[in-house]
Amino acid sequence: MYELLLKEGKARRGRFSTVHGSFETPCFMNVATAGAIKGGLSSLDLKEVGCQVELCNTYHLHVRPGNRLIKEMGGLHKFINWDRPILTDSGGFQVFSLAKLRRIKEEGVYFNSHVDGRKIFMGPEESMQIQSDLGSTIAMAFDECVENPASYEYSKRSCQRTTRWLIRCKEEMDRLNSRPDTVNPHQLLFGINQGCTYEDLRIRHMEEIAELDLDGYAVGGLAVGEPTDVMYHILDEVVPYMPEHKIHYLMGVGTPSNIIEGVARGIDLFDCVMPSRNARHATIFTWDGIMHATNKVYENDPRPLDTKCDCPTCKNFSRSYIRHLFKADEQLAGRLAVQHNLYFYNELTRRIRQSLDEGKFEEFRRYYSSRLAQKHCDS
RNA sequence: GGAAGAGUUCCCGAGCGGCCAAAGGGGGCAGACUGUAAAUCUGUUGUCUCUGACUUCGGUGGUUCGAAUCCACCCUCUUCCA
Repeated sequence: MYELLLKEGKARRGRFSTVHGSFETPCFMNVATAGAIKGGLSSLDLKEVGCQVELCNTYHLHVRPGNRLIKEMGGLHKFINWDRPILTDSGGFQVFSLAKLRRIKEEGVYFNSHVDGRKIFMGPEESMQIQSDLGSTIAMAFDECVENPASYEYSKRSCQRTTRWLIRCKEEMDRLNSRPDTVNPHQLLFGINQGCTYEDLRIRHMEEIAELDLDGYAVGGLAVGEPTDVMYHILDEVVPYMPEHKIHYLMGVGTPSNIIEGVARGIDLFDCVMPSRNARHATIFTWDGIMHATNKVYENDPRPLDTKCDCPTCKNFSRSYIRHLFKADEQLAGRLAVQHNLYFYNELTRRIRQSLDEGKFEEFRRYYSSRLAQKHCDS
């Protein structure tokens, strides 16, 4: 359950308690799609990097190794050796990102597996069943993440279907949670707001799903190609309709400044592949902006990636060495970079919380929001 | 000593009379990445007074309106025969 501790403007400082322990918000979830952080971090590394919550993916774990297997192995927490909260995404985003391999119907979505091409059907009940087998702390509702741009008419029909799917998700989750052999009988369910970039659809949809009294509410379908100011505008419009005493999750976002701006608009929870993916591609987030670790200027630079960072990578290795590792295609390059970027994101949200606790969030936002988006500069 | 083959832009390697500043890799440089089909993808990579000009395909000379491509000689390398 979500406890709202304090507010500064629209920004919220809170705590979310679960059977797997609590986490402090605003919070960034570290993305481990297939049960591992890409780049080679284990759950042990994640603790070192300050991760509070992991995010795993229903569709991907269903395709491989299979939810049945994970249940047989004692559930996802045991399988990946992580005793803190896990949120599982429902597979709804894959409806969007695997668009060429699927067909959407009222009952659910027919996929072709991206691994071996075999036919897969996933609807609200299937998604809940899989997530129940995984036994994650928080299950996400099965939604359709509408692409951008999308027509008003399509977005409206899709939204209505997502609402019908949500009702089915809730009924199925209640049923699964009361079964005697369930992995986690206290599994929580978050609903997802859609509506593309249409304010009225967003608001109406939010009002509809708010009535269902779910464990948390997410805004989905943003940061899928629309300009950043459009995303901020939608948040300005829709967040006021999210239940005040439920956690507010902005799915798939984003850059460090997106996170600061999201918090400023009342978001509590984020997740994004950006820190891990970009790290593997040598883009490093630092307190002085964004740097490309492979750039020639770092060839003989003995300093750490981020001179203001205490992560294991920055405490032990130089830019020169890490650039070399990237150039030499050493796997360690990605691992060290991911370790840093995740530490940075977790530290970013920790400092946001601290600034809220001290009543200085606006000051923090003014200083960092644009600074973190700039190209790296040593100052 | 003789025979055959090869020398191409940073590297490997195509081209074998004009459409060639020269394919394709690699390397270099730069960029993108937002609920991860991504350790991926994109751009760029002779010089300049840059919608054009100049220099370049081992060297020198030649044939031709025109040569990296044809000819002669020379240099270097590889393989084979003595």
